[in-house]
Amino acid sequence: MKKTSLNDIAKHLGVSKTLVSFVLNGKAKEYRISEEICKKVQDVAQELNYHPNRIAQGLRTGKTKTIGLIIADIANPFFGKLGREIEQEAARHGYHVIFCSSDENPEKSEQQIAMLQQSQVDGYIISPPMNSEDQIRTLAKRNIPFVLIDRYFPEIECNYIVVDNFDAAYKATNHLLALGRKRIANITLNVDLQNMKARTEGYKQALRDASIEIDENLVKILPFSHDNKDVARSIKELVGKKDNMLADAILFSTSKIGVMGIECISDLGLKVPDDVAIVSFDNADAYTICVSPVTVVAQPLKEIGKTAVQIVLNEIKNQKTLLKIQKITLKTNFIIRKSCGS
Amino acid sequence: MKKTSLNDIAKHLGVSKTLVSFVLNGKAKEYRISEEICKKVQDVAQELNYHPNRIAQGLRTGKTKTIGLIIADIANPFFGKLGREIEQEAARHGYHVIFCSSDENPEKSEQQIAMLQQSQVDGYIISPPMNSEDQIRTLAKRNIPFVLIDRYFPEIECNYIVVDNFDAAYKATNHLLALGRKRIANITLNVDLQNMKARTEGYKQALRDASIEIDENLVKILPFSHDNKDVARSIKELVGKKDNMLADAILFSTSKIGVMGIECISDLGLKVPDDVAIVSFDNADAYTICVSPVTVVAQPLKEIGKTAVQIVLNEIKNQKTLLKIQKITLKTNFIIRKSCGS
DNA sequence: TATTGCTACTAAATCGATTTAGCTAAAGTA
DNA sequence: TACTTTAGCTAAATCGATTTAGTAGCAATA
Repeated sequence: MKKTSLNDIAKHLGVSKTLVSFVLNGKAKEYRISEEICKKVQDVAQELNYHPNRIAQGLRTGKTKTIGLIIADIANPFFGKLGREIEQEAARHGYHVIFCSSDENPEKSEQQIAMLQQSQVDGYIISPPMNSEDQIRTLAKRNIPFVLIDRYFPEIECNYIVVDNFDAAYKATNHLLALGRKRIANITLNVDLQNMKARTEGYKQALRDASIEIDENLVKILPFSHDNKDVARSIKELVGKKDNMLADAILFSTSKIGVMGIECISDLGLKVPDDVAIVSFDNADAYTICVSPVTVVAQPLKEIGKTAVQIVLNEIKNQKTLLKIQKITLKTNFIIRKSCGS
Repeated sequence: MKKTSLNDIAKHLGVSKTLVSFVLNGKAKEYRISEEICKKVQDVAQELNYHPNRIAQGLRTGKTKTIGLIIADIANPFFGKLGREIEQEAARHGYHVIFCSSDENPEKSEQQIAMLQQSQVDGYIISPPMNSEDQIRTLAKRNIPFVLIDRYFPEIECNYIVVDNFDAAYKATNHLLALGRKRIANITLNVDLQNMKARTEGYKQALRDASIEIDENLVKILPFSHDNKDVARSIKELVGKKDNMLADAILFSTSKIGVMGIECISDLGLKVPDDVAIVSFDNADAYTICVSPVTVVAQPLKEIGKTAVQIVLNEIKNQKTLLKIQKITLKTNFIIRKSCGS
């Protein structure tokens, strides 16, 4: 049982496929197709269970109604939730989403972009890894519809939608300061990523504004590998000596290291918030049920995802016209729980 | 700057595009293309940065090198991790994955299958929601390559790859019994899903084998909506009365309800495992850092994802031949932590 | 010399849509 | 009557690949 094509309908009725195409695309009036034939075509289409072949449409029109999504890792709940929003909004507009996890690896993302290009996706939503500036610049130069999410490159003029990481970290750090913490540490990922950098900068600025000297020993920069041992070492260095703890609070720049970190802290037999106060970026599920529910910087994932899709779709629709570049910075939502004491 | 096509290369060299196609598809020898021309074609292809248009290939060959993935919710870390494995294995074979979240809603999954069909995906990996039997049967009848994951329908003959949920729940319940728990509860989702049903069956069988009468008040079946209030009510009913607790242990059938449940338990001021012991399906991140790290039934996600992809790709490659139906049941991995005491 | 066989290629059909240009018959107008 | 207009439809090109069925030219064979 092969699929029904336009031609099948045309033959079935003894009319041209042009006519059938016109009718099924709602252009009957425009092309003065008689009501009678119009009705017949629609009936037969239904009867033969006709559904247009998107691949053929794609070849002819150059639009596949598919967008490519490149994120670090779909298994990471932060990106999972974001991906979900993107998928949902895309579906609302009849678009499909191809998911690619780059593992923060620029070679991978480059290859993924190349593959997606071969698949003729109409546009891209990208959370660009470090050292992928050239890839992004190339997309921009070729006038390919895309939008960056989560991070951006300040030196590249393009659409992006991020959160005010500096502000969020600044406020989070101030929250800790206000509760009397003096030796606040920051555990973060490779700081060459703009969003991570901004978080650490916000943290430092809050300390400066409180006239606290910045101690680089309190800033731990971990590799992307997310190796438990790296986190454990950092935690041990910061709070390992019970009688002489370097830090009395920790700001985690991502929930993935935060979750690992809290596990390490608990392994050391330390209590949150008594021994160490904690604030983390991203509102992970784990944070609501851990020993001391964690105060977090939550991102407006729904809005990020939805807006990202809208920006790309808009770019796709108006690819010829030069649209105004959209640089969107959203505010985060600070959720206070018990991990900082009170 | 338009993309380079086969024709562009052909014109550039004054040869036919047939020849170019042969060369670039490695069929030069087969069709006796001279070494000299062969080299030239390759050079020009490189020079013009040629990449085949997959859409055109797809139209001609009927293969899009894309598979459709339908799961309940990509934002759920269980499916996120599974999706990641699937994406990875698919990419290894040059395939793209379109992600669709069905929200356990059969109308949605039906629509998603329809859309994916229009997009001419080569095959499907599906975690089928309740009441989607007809959709699956239709796929099977039409000889469309697909494999079910996470759940299956016993009455439908088709490929699937699941875990031994009965055995896992049986062992988990036995673990609780062995530690002296008598009144073990089970909180699960709508039991019409085969995997959920098997979990509850395994739980009941373990009780029976221990000569413990099954108390249906200890089995709480929640709707899919995952409303916090439903979980809270169940928890309250089970362990709400401090002096007269119905249950002394809870087996959670999914990590999503488990995480919510633990939060409720902690809100009630109860201690795990002293007041209630806990075992949960699925190894959520949260479980390693919560007050009392949770003993879990972990699923072999890597194997499930990888095998699923291999089965579909195999079906795709041999679509004409009638392959043996693969019904795969994997064993789970029981990870003992602190939530059951000792 | 005619036939066959081989090498090295090409023309054209095809997949399933969209879209431009154009055609025929009837009606309206001068 | 002759010309224009309009309604209602169709042929054919096109997108970019793959693939079948050839063909031209030359050497080898009978």
